Amino acid sequence: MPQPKHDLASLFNAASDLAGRTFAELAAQQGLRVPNDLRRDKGWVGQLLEGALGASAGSQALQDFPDLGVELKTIPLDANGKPLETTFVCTTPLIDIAGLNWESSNVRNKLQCVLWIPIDGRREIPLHQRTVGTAFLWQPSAAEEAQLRADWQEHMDKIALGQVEQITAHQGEVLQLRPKAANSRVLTDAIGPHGELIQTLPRGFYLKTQFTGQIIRTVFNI
DNA sequence: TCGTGATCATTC
DNA sequence: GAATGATCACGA
Repeated sequence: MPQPKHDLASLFNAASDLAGRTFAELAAQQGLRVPNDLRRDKGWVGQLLEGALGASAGSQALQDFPDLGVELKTIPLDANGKPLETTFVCTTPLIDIAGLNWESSNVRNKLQCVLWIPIDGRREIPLHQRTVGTAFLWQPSAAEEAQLRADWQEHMDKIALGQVEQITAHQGEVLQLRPKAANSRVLTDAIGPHGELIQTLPRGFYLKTQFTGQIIRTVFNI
């Protein structure tokens, strides 16, 4: 285990030092074995980096480094530096949402300061050979936050109106709503069309790849 | 069961 | 090829 990070600079330095390291190296340091692929270990790389940097929040609904107000996100890139996957932000509240607003939302809290760590997502490269990229800190610009806020508000309005089952991943410019569950049979409470309680699939907020791709391009001057 | 870490795999 | 809806693992 690394030293707990007490300030942003040492966290960022530690993350920067991971650039170029292979997943095999980082796994060995933590006594982990590298799976052959990610089919049954989808979160493995994310947890590998959490371990390497001493993230503490576990599965709580908190930022990864609550003391620093920093969220850690790995983002898999292809050979051209484009994101291969959307980025999960947090689960979506579906009930007791009357008083929620953007300022106090979990989405805003998580995205206020993100330590992005690009990783090699190319499936044709054996997992143990893939490497960590150059970490960077990001805070949404005013324009980016406005986009996030507008999408969040639109989704939450539909949920409040009992229209959660009408929301598809096509909606939202930068922030989409998609299932987030063990499988499609999982159910949770939500508001129905007439204000009653219904059972529906749990949802999560995800950043679209176009949005994260733009962040990557800006940071690396591509 | 929920929230965390996400990617898979089929469809578009 | 990109994107959506489905899925996998684990800890509390």
